[in-house]
Amino acid sequence: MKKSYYITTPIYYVTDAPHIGHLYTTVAADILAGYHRLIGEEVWFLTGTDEHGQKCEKKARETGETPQALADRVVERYKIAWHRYGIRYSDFIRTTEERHKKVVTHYIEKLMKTGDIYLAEYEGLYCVPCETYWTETQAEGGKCADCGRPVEKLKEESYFFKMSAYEKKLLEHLEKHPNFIYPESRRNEVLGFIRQGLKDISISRTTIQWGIPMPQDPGGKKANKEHKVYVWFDALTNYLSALGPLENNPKVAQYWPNAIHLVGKDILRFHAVYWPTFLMALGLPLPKQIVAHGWLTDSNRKISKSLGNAIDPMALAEEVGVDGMRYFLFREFVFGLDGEYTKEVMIQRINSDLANDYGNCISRVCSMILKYCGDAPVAIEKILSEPCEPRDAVGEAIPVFHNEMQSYGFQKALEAVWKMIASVNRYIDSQAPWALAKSSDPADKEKLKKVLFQCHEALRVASVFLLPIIPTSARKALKTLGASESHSGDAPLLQKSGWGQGPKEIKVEKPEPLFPRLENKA
RNA sequence: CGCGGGGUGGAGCAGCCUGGUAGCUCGUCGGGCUCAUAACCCGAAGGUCGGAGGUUCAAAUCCUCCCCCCGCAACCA
Repeated sequence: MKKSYYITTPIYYVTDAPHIGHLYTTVAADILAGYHRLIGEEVWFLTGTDEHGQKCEKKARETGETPQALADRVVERYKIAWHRYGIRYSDFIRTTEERHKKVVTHYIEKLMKTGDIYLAEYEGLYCVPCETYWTETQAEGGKCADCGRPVEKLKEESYFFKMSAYEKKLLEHLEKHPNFIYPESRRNEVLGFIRQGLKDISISRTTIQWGIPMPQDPGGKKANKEHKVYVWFDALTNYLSALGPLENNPKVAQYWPNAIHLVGKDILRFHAVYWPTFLMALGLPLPKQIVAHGWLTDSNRKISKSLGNAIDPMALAEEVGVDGMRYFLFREFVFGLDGEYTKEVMIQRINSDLANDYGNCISRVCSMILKYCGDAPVAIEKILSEPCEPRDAVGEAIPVFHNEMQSYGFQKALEAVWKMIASVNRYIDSQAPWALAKSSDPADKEKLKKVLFQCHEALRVASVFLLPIIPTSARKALKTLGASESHSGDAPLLQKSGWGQGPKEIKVEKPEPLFPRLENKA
């Protein structure tokens, strides 16, 4: 039976258009999904939008629409952006959809019955104009962390989730499954947090209208009808609600035990603490892994809309290209750590690696093949049976690539691919095909052909490996190389990525620049 | 004593767990080649590895103290 792989992104808040941070996570998920498809696994890739909560309500008031209209409008921008970037998600969930709301309500009802959700009073420091509760540390000096106006102590009726009851069980799970949270540094952070002790958390709000109504507590006290489900409970549930009903659902059985949640480090706690305890209370298995990545920073600050330094993915796609962007994000930064984003470095990286090393190499090899060997198909089986430097380079790079791709080492995986490419550029130089072409010795003619197709083969393999990362360009490269069949079928990385596993006969096309060099206008 | 991450040639990073010629990418300088998207290849310069002590035959790497930067500190997608 085929292995199954379920990857999710967080669902994005619809208060604003997508920015580079959303893009980063979503492309990461797409690369992982693509890679796992290429090694022959069955993949389910979920993304979507979080559309409830106070911020949406507030934003809608500002723009003079209903929250639903706001959501409907902004969700389109996400879909357009993901389409532009070639994101191949299997499903896109919106928390305002019936299928989602039904599941949330069902879970809450279940937890009310078991007593994991109970009615009590929430007391906190409240800023009336901002309609927000703050903690003691947040509201320093009794002032609202947002607007600076004084906060007041307020009590509110609220439903609570008995998170404290699951502290021990969660710790046990983390100890039993050391890979549950990746990377390890984040795992330690979470462990530290849990060891401070878990308190029960408030999971309903009466201060908002725009949310899923709390169902009536069957056994407990009669509650205020105005309660809405806390957005985090609502939002986290999407990972399961999107798969459909729990009972007798083959999709749940197949994918849920293999779930991997990709998240930014800022929302790790909700995924690594809240979500697992909700699931435990519901008697459901936990996801397989929570993977937290770092932030892109601008002068060491998080890039985000609220800081006013957001970068529009659509503009970037125009400027440096979709694949340029996809490549840059995962070659330049260590996944899991913060990375400083600058335009100069981005352009440098794309020009140097994609245009100069990779694109140009395809160009020079295909040009020479056409120029020196003509445009008739060439049988290459025998040529590829011989040892040569590019072949060695490919042999070394393949296991490294797989290893790194399976442990979120995108940067190192790409480095491995570029070692193949570098070996080709070096080999061309050392073998000087142009000199062989001038020779009248028939042995040199044979050698010329051999050298060129050895280079060709290394580039074919490199391109197959690049399919998950830069799908459009890698496909184009394979077409130019006359090996487009290498990317068809279910699992090219297993069946066609080895030396000599491509077509037996090659007819290259006239190369067009794959990645035009970018102007560095500062 | 709240918790965590970080301080390595001009820039960005790896190496630290499992001590032993300080590595990579870009940039700079010099050379080579001409097939290619003025791309490619070779070579060179450039570092007291935040500071001070300690362990050791030997420390960027282990220990102690200190300085600086950045997050988090529960209801913030």
